Amino acid sequence: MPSEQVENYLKNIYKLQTVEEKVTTSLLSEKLEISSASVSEMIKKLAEEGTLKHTPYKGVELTKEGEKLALKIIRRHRLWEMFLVQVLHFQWDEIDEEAEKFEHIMSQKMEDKIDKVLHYPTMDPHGDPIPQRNGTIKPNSAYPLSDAKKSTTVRVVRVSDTSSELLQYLSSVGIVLHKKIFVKECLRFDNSLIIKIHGQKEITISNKIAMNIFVEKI
Amino acid sequence: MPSEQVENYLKNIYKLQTVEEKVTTSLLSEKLEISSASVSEMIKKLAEEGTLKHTPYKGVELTKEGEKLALKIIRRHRLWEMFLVQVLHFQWDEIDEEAEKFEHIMSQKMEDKIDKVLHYPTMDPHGDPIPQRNGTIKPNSAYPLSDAKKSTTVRVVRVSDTSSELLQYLSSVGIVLHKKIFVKECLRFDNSLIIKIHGQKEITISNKIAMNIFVEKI
DNA sequence: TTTATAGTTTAGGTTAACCTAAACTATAAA
DNA sequence: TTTATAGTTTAGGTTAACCTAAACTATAAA
Repeated sequence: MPSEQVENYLKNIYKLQTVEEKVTTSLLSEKLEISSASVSEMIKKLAEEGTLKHTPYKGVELTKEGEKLALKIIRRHRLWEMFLVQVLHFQWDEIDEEAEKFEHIMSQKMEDKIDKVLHYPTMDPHGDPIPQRNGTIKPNSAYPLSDAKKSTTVRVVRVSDTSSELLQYLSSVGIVLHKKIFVKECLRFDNSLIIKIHGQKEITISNKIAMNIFVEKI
Repeated sequence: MPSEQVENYLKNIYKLQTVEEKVTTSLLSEKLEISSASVSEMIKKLAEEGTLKHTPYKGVELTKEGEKLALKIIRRHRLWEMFLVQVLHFQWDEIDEEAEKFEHIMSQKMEDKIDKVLHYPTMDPHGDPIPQRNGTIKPNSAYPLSDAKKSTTVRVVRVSDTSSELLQYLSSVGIVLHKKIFVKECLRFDNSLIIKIHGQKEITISNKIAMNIFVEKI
């Protein structure tokens, strides 16, 4: 049974691997806000335990075993988020922090009960896929709104879940999961987007915000 | 914010105080399964922090502050137990262990949401009173079935929650909360009780089991 | 080919909570 | 009044996860 801290390392390595080509100890250090000396020590320990491989200067890579553990934690995190929203009526910007704690103490029985009560969901409230019990995860084909072409209509399928401020802002302007968005214009100056949200009037959003909204072509 | 371990000390001291006249470091050591040297150290620390007073050889006593913290944990434990049974459909013998973990990481917001979903319950699934948000707790007037007089009828209002084996056994013979029990006979030999459970046939239960079932006169 | 920089590791230290072994001391029973 | 016992504390040690400061080294740009 890995410790809470070990679980956090594995989870973050997994997530970083989907975004960055190299997951170095120093990148991890930055993400986890732990000194690189400490990360280095921990990586050494995890490599000895067989959950990952570290090639210095090339980055770490989870083993089958490590990936399985990481997906377990991510599954618990996302199931719990879904539960917070659907059963306890939390807002979507309040749940990430809560789930950070609960993901580590959920027993298998608990996981199964929640899965059942929610009717075996496949997405969490931000549109992230929930890994299944057998460890499979549906890759998300969505791309950031910032990459959408001018004059196209897209549908919001996922939103970055790490900033509750962002989530609050999106709710306030009416950007929620499954909304249709028409991309009217992209300003050359700073890549701001002028968009029209289905059933509402036009607004302008910054490039940084657009990078955190994931969409699919309709 | 007290650590998980500190919370466990405070909770157990509170519970022991309701049962024993003296809560000594060695009694705590036994309950918590921690060496008395370690308990002694921790008690010293807690006394310095002002959550309890220790008079060597006389036992510890929680301060107002300490009692408040203890009741908070007990409230979270029992609310969570109730939630596990009512919302996630756990059996009453599976919940104590789960709640032991969750009681420490429940935020105020979480506590309030659960309280609301359950419609502000006053009892947990074993019949133990749930402390209210303001820190009041309804004292339980029940007494153990082992003290019930011969030829009286009583009602089960609470059951000791610490052994899941006991709870399973009680379910299997039909002893659940609010059941009426007629005490037919008490065997001199070992204080076994011959009882008739309302709507069922007579059974005999040991004194030890009877001590863990709490009843009220009808 | 050199060298700055990014990435990594080592050395030495801290903290909270635990441990065993041994010494101490108040209380209650003889 | 003595003394066994229950209760307590001290001394010295461990472990996991963290830290800073300093040294080391592969890679990529000059």
